[in-house]
Amino acid sequence: MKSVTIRDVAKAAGVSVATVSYVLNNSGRVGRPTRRAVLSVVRSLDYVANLNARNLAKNASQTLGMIVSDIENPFFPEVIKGFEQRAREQSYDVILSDTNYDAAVMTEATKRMLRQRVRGVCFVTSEVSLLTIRQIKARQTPAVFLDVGPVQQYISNVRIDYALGIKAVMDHLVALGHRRIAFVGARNDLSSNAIRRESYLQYIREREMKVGPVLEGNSHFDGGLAAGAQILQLHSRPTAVVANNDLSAIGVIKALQSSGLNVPRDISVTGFDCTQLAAYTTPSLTTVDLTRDLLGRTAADALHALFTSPTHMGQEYPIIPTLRVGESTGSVKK
Amino acid sequence: MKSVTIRDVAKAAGVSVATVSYVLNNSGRVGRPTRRAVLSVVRSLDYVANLNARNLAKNASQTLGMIVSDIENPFFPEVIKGFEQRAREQSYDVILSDTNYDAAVMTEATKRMLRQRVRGVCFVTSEVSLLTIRQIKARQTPAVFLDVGPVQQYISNVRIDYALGIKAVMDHLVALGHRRIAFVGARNDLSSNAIRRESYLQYIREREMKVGPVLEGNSHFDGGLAAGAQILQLHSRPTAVVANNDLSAIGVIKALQSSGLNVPRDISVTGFDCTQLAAYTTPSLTTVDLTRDLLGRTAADALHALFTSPTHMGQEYPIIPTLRVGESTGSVKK
DNA sequence: CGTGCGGATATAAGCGCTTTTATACGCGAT
DNA sequence: ATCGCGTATAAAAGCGCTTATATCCGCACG
Repeated sequence: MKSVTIRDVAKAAGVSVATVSYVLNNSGRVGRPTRRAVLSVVRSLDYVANLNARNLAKNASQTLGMIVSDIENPFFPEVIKGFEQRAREQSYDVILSDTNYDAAVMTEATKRMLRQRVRGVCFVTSEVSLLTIRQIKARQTPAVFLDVGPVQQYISNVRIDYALGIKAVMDHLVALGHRRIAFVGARNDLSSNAIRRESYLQYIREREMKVGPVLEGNSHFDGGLAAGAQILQLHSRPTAVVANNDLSAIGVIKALQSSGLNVPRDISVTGFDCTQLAAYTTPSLTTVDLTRDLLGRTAADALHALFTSPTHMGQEYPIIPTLRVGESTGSVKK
Repeated sequence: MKSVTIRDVAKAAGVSVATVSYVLNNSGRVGRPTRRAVLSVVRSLDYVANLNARNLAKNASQTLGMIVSDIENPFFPEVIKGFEQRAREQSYDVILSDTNYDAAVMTEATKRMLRQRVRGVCFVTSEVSLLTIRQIKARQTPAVFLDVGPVQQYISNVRIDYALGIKAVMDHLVALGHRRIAFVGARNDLSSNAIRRESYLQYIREREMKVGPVLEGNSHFDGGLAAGAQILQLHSRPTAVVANNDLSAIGVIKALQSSGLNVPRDISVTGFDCTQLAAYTTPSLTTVDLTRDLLGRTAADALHALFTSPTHMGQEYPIIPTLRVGESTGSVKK
């Protein structure tokens, strides 16, 4: 484990460590011949800079932290990729942590990031606690949150306009002639689910439509399955079901199909999030694209903006979702 | 961004920095009263240790690197989680990087890990290059690879027994009466796909069965779709299709279904990998569980073993897959 | 021929921690 | 009282880098 240090490089190149450092940091101070000599030694010695030392000396890192709830949930990977790519484009490194929806784990993860002295952190989780915010603010580490939390100094926010997404789905269904539209959501849950449900209710109210049954669907496949089973029991069945996410929708569809119903002929179902799953199912899903990739990129940009702004004041970044029409919705049966 | 340092803590607690450091590192050298006093100051000052400084001083980190091909591919997240969990249990941190199947990105990612002075790296990718191995060996950083590459000093290997997985699927199908079994794979591709195909062929040969058509399926949904379309064209259609992964299988099924065939009544289809998708589709997939979670955990253990072994000699860790029977396979039609 | 100047390189002082080594102190044995 | 010893704490030397400052050198100029 004997490391090649900058000193070894300096010695081999017959220059001082300062010169090597200047070369490595592209300060224009070093003359071309020296520069080339140094670089060639760096290569021949397989020198790998020690980031710990560099960050310590600079008292600054080029690393961004990202904390997500659950990389197994198909919502996250694309966000992560967008973030990572954009970060790389701005030549930041990214370190990632997964909280497993657990606030304690989240606190730990945040602490790790702070110990690492990341330049900033992006939280794509709903289990954000006040403690987390306190930690962040105490160290004045810039942060970006998704959906939740306030905008303030050092803290920006990327906010998805869920209401618009729900509206798009509802408009689509109404245009297809649906009037009795059920909703499958997750009850006293994460804020974004609350917003979806609320948006649905509001849409109904504004148009003085009848509120289709609102069912409990926990945002997972099994929740959808259960909700689907409930729908089958209803004596006056809705002609369409709006699920709060793709997984729920797939569960609902599966339940309906296994009792012989055809989607969308007998009943239309919509998802939300536009995960990969949406394309793979039969029928493919009509869903709402949250442009997760863009979301990740925006978050990275937001962080960068926070670093470079003189006041370090946060901002809000709205994300506008779009409807993706698939095979799971159709005209209401006559 | 003014940091609270160990010196501030020492001053506030009226002790020396050495004492604070001893407290923080749980060396038993510090007496109880002092210890408590220090800890209380740490808390009240919101002191967060600087890992860069610590790692530099210790010339060792507690961070493991993990490099994967593509977190959007449902194969990876579970592996990552298993790895991360086990790592955490052994009190390592994990930093993750995604190569996007790109060898150049992979090289960069590896370099980043080395710069960070990770304690060890786990590669869950197929685009491993000799260059990567060189980098790793040059710094004598312990590494674990999945499937590919040699076992040697500082390098262990977690190897999935794909042949066994294919055998399980084939046995299952044969038991259901199938004799004409097609294979959908990816041609001159990653080694693991080659192994799957080879295992299929060998199975057929050993039992002197007829080789069902072997189709090109690129391991993605669209590849499966295309392969499915081809199968429909065959004048003597196979009674079962073995796909090299779940995504392919789902594509095949989708293609078959859209031309009115029923799976499994008209034709059985199997996947491979047992991704979440397998449960969500209609019909749910008969597939092979690679126990990805275990795989990740094993990799973390392998790394740990590499650190602690006096010789640092690598080992091979076999992973035994298991068959998961779903709804996509059935008895051959009379 | 001395002077001043600017570009190239070197010196050295940290960055925040760990850890070896030193010091201080109390206490029982001599 | 003296010594030795073990325990608790402090002093100080790095870890590998960056960067402010110093030094050197060649050259145009008066």
